[in-house]
Amino acid sequence: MELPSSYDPKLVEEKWYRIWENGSYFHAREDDGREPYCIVIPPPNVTGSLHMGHALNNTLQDILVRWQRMSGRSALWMPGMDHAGIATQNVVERLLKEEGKTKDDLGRDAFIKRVWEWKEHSGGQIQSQLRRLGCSCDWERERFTLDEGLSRAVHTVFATLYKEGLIYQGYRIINWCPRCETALSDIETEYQELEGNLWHIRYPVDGGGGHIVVATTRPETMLGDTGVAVNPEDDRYTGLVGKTVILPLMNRKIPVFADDFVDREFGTGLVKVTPAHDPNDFEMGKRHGLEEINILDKNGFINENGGPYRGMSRFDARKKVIEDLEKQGLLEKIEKHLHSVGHCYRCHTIIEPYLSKQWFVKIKPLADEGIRAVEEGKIRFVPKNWEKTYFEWMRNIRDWCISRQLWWGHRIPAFYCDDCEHITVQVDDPTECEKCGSKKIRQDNDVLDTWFSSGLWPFSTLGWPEKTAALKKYYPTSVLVTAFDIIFFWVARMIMLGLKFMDDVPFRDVYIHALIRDEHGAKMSKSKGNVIDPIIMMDSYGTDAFRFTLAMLAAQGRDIILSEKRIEGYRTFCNKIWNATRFILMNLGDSFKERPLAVPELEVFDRWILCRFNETIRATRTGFEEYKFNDAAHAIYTFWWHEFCDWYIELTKQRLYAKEGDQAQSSDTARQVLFYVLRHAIRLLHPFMPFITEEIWDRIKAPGDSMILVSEWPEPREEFDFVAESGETAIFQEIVYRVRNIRGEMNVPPDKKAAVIIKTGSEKIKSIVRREEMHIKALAKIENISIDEGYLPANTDASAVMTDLEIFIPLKNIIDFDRERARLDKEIEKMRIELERVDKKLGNESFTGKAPAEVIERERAKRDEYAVILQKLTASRSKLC
RNA sequence: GGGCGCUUAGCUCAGUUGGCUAGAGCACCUGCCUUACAAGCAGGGGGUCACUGGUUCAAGUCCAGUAGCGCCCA
Repeated sequence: MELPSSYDPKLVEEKWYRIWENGSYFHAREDDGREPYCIVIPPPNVTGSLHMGHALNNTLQDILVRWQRMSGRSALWMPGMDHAGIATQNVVERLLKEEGKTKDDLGRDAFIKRVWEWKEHSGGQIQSQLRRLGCSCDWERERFTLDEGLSRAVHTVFATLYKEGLIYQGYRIINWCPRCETALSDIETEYQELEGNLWHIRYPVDGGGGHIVVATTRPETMLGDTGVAVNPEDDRYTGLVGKTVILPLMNRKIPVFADDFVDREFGTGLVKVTPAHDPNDFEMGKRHGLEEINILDKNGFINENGGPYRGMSRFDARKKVIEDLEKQGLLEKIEKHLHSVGHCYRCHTIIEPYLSKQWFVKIKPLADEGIRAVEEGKIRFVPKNWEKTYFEWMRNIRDWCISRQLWWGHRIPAFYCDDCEHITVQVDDPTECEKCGSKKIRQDNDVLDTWFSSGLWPFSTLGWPEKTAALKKYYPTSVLVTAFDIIFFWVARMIMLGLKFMDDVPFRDVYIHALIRDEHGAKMSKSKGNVIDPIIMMDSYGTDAFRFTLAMLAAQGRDIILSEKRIEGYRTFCNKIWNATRFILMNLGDSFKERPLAVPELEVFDRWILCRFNETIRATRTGFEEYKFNDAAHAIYTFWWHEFCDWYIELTKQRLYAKEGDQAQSSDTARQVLFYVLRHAIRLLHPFMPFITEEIWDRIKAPGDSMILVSEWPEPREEFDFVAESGETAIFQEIVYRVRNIRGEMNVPPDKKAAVIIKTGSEKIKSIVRREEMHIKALAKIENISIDEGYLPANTDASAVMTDLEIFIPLKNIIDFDRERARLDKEIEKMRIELERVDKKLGNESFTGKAPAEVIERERAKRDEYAVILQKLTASRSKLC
């Protein structure tokens, strides 16, 4: 039954995961009659591999799910992946490029086939990495956003929203990525402050009369200018409105007009207007009936509308335009200018505002419901302050551009009729135009935004639009666990679509956890090279240590700064648990048989540890309930290490090793309590550390027991709330600590067995000391202990003062007077300061007049206590002079 | 420009509704290879809670302002 002297995660992790998964232990059954608990995983990209963010996110979910499963709920953790339109298409296109091909060489169908092949062979690495992390996902239910069922959900939602007028086509400025060749939604554009220039360009006034000067950050777009605008209030230019100017390089006559939108402070107060390449200009163009001239192709090169610049990239065109203007003497000046520029969130290419026809979701009506659900408390954000962010965005939300010019994804189920131009939108692909019956119909070439399908995730994965038993049982799900960066992308959209199609919220709680940064506080990114690879951490320190570290650091409302040191520290905690188990198993003896604990047989320290264990269960449970994982982890850590190992196990040694026959009962009880605490505390820990706990459980479980992951999570037992014994134990611990303190400070070597005299008038303390003499001796490493109420200390005694109690240690030959003086002086000073503070408080009439009686009483008691201690300390000190 | 957040020990962080001598881990110092564990045990040092002012009997905690840092949105 003996364990190796240190814990080796490599020997156990893979084994247990395989047994769990093969035994269907993670599978939730909708017909089990238990109360449901459900979490849907934030689906990782099929292209993704496990990074720290995933590791944290999934560790926390697994902790919740394992805890709920052990607490008797029908716990379903729904796993799956996201097809990640842009990212995946990029990956496969890159592979094709290595073969010297493009997607157009293959054609749409062959390309999509190729992507599926890639997915089968190289995609979804993260799924095995989640297994490595110990995630207890119900893999039998795993879903992918492009699955048949989920696709049907997507079609159903699209068709419904279209018929209700909530999906429409529009011709407007959208964010275009020239590299990915697709439209993006507003939130897929990331803004970065870039240092650029403000170019001041002269536009000659038509019919002579000099020129005006416009300022722009994007001179190349002037090729598409169709007007110049000025603020109507701007009296610098009152005479100018209504005139025309000649657009340089293009020699086009364009009007000067007035519009409120123009900021008089910006540049010269005159702005060039390019309706096809700027959202604000587009709006102004609409108001003033300007022509929209698109000068770019889909790759960001100047098209036929750009005259001599045709074929240049937008960046080359800028250089050439500036060069030409300069040659013509039309460049007035260049100023440095800081401005924010949109970048593609997938490939970081600079976004081009681009005029095109796209599909949109009219979002306001959906958003209103989404706002109400949170306002009414049907959904709770934890921590609560994220609600503000959510409201802020939802209240300023703009229509959602959902079409993407990609091939990989859900193709938009809209069919155009060549004969009557009607658009047929149905759940099932139509064979003819629903209006004129023509067979000449063509499906829209675009696909939907990936987030459109992941927005349905909480119900599409449970079988919707079918009315499945799983959907009935597990929707609404219990909690969504995610980081704040996808509140807009994903959380808000799930809420809106869930409310719309399920008439109920998709989840009750949204727990927003931290972002992980490196040890210098910088965001981890591959380009910075500061990533810590979770797999390497698990290899080096074990999965359990890694998970426990993440839980310990997951305090609410703050980013996590992770350093490897920290993980190393919790590896020692694993080892501590391992060795505590080892100790217990070594000392149970062959004939050990577990039996229920009978209260009368329990000794004071047995009662204390059981009481502490009750408190630990409560603290852990509260931590889980409030998503304060660090509190829960900390409670368990302190209990295991500093209470169970440091004190209780040490205390049992005297009982276990005792030779005398009359200790038999005591020693037997100690064995029972050790085993009881081990059996229960290991289960308390299981949600954090699934592997080591299963391994230990396997060595201690009873014949009829199942695996630990389906065992019962401990409940506090009120009959173990031994408050009085806990108080006595505190006094005992204080005595041991005081003696150790003297030994440590005075440098008394351990082989110098000292004697201790306890001077006290308290019968309670006397009885504790008498009863626990053996334990005090052992833990404080002393030879003899005596109680002497009238003891007159010698001037060679070291001393310590507690409430109602003084401790003396005669150190005739070993005392170092200087040390002892210094030690006492330090104590005296500390006590003097405290006494002064309390005195001052009690002397303040407004305090005694206004503070609650209870607080005042506490202060008075403190005062009396401090005064006595100070007086005794001073007496001891004066003896040493 | 609008919004949110942070600043507590050398480092990384806890600190509920204001009320024990402000805590933990790591690091550091001292002494110990004590038959579970040196990945260990015992002891110790270390903080003007960013700054200024206010509310209060009482402020790390509440309010206002200042400085620094970070994030989101336009």
